Amino acid sequence: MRYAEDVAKAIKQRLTRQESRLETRTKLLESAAQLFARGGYEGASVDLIAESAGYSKGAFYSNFESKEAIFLELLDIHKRREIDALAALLAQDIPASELLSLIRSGESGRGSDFRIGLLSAEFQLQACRDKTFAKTYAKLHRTHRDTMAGLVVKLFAKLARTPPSAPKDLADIIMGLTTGLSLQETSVQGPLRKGFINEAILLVLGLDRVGEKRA
Amino acid sequence: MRYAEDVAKAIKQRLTRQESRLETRTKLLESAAQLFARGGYEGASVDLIAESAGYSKGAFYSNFESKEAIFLELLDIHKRREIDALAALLAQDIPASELLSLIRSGESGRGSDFRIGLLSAEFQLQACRDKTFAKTYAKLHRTHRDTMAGLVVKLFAKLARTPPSAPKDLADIIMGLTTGLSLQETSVQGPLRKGFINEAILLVLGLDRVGEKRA
Amino acid sequence: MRYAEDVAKAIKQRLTRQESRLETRTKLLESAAQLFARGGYEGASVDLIAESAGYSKGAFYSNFESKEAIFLELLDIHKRREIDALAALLAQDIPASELLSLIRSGESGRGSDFRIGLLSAEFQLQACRDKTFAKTYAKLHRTHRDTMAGLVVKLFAKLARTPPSAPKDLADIIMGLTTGLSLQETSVQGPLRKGFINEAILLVLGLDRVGEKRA
Amino acid sequence: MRYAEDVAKAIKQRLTRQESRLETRTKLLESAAQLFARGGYEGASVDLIAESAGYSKGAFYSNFESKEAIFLELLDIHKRREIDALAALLAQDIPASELLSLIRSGESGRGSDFRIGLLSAEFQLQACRDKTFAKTYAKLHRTHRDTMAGLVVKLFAKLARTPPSAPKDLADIIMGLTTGLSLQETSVQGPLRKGFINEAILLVLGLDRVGEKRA
DNA sequence: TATGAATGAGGTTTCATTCAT
DNA sequence: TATGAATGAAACCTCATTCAT
Repeated sequence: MRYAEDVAKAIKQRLTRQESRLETRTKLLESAAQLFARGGYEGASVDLIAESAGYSKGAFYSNFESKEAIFLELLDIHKRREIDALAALLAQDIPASELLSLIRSGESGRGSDFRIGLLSAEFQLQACRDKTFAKTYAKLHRTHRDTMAGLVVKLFAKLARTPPSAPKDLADIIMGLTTGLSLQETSVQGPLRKGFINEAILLVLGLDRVGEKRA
Repeated sequence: MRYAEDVAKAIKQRLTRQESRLETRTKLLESAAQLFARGGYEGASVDLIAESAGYSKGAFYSNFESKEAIFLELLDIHKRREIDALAALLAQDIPASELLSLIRSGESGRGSDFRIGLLSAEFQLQACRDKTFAKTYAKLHRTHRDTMAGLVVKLFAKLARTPPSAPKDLADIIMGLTTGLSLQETSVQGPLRKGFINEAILLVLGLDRVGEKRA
Repeated sequence: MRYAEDVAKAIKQRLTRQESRLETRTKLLESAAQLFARGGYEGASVDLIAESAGYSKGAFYSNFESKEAIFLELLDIHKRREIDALAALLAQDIPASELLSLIRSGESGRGSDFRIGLLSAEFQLQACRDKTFAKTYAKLHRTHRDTMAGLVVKLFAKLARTPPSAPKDLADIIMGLTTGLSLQETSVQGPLRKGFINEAILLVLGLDRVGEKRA
Repeated sequence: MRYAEDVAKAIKQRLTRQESRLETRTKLLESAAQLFARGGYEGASVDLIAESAGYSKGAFYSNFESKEAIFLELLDIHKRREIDALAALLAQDIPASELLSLIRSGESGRGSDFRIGLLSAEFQLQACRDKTFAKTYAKLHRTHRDTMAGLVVKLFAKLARTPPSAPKDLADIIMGLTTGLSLQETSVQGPLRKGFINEAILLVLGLDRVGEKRA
């Protein structure tokens, strides 16, 4: 019994520790995402990240090896999140019309409280400058692009149409468009309407009139 | 005679000075453009800009008020340059087919020895962060967008076709696409073919098959 | 019975605890000695010491009050060890010739797996800087020096010779020479032969030719 | 005349600049020497060095590439100074007796307002840990040692005596002794008399009684 | 106008130490 | 007793900017 108690306590303790550490990590990651998106890689200091997460600089370095590390981890998390969302969409058996409206109203690069489009641009900008970065980014980008291409193929199959260009190219274009327009959205801050990016994507795919015809 | 000589000399000197000042400014701007494109706003130090232009820090501050100032001036120059090019295109009476091939082979954001796409992204990223910046940028962007929209209208008129969306939106999309794909091109460094950006633009406009049909 | 058992268990446990504590202390001290010798006082972090001993930082602070404390304790241990060795030599009734050869082949500051010479220099350097340190060090040094002086007297008595200088001075010189040459040995890493330090000591004592004459 | 004036002014200006820069460098070097000697390599912060020289951190980095750089430069300067002093001694044609008294009263590692012995120990300690350091140090040490060995040879030739060991070994011993005893002198702070180090050197060389006999 | 020495705020990172578990 | 997450001071270094020359 005593032993059992000890074990239970130990497990509980370890869990609490793990949990608390995880919470710290999560908070730091969230702060970092926001600050990177707002001020860029150079614009967000470790000090600021830690402070805005409610911790000290030391806590940051106890959880991440370096500023670059948290940036890279953020990249990983957000790209993975996008990929997963797309994969989930692919996995379901959704009718074409619903797919279209999902896209039209979708979260393509917006929706979180920080602008993922900005982060993406920031990532790519860093990748232009840092070899390590570029490698990681390129790999992730390719995975993402391929998943996206798969979705494009599936979408056109359901619509019984032919894609206007190679699916991989279309995927690249969609991603570039998303980044580029997100950048515009935040910097020009004005005429860009909600849903504009999604409409632009449908335009590229030549699907901008598809929903309307039936309506 | 002496007086006349002195005056002549003074004038000459002043001209020479002005010229030399202009040369210094030009060289500094060029260096700055290259370095900002390569390393981002934070990546290019005033020292480096000055040195790589063949001057000292002092020369830099004799010609520009601050680092931000040269960045803003660069923004102005490059956006103006693009606008002028488009305006020139609009002014001429070019037949539709030629316009298309001009676009297809055009300089849309590439061709200079520094990547203007990167600079553009950098500009927009800064604009997200700095109010002064954002204002200047937004104004310039709007002018640029309108000129571009005019070109789109003219193009479709010549082709006797209807634009697939509002010309201003199309202009925004073209610009966003250019920035986004430029970013991809340099960071993913791989499958992006030369001319890909231009093809993407034609795709958005629904003009990707126009040239082919006749060929 | 139960009570007796419990007491026995408690005692055993206490012993075990004491033993385990001692083991922890010992391991930490050993790690610290190695790391201080390798990287200096500043070069060895508490984290590293603990980790390389197979414990955590917490264990370190459970056993030592501070980093300075373990350094001081190390100083104490090593100086005491040397002194004990010398005292043992003095206590025995060793013939002169044997004493000489013992010195010639001896462990004067080398032989342990970490360089005690380096540690010694490190100790003295710290002593120059820290008053607490300096006091402890000076006291220990004096004890050591006196013991060494005693050995010198005994040695010369056995050899029926007169020391070339005051025994305490000779002791100081021997100790300084040991430290200085150890430092050279590790930093210049070259021509310094094994046994060189011991030969140098005999040279100072004017005993360098003593063994040879008889051979 | 005008031209000549300008040139004169330019030269004067340049000299003033150079002079002022040199003065800064010198002051920084002096501060660094003192602080390194007092607190060791790690004990002297760049901030402290700069401040105690009356400058800002920035001034330090405008004059030295890094903390390591100034340390290495200090090493170079002081070793060179010692070597030069010895070389000067060698160059002159000084009678043996005078040489001896020069050594006895000499500046062997002391005399400057900072303890060169401590600096030397600090250098060697760093050299044990840093490869770059070790290389530079080893080279300098060898030069120094050889010069010292030359002096030893010359000295014994003048005295018509035979060195008690290989001159290079004697040189190593002299240098080690100097470092080791300097360390003792400052850390034990007490019984070490002025001139003790020099006497010890003469003892090693077997010349401790040479002056006395004649007296 | 141009130089470059100097400033000083601020950046990333390390680490001795504390303390809840 | 031992753990290790967190602290926060302090280190090295960078860089936009100023100013005497």
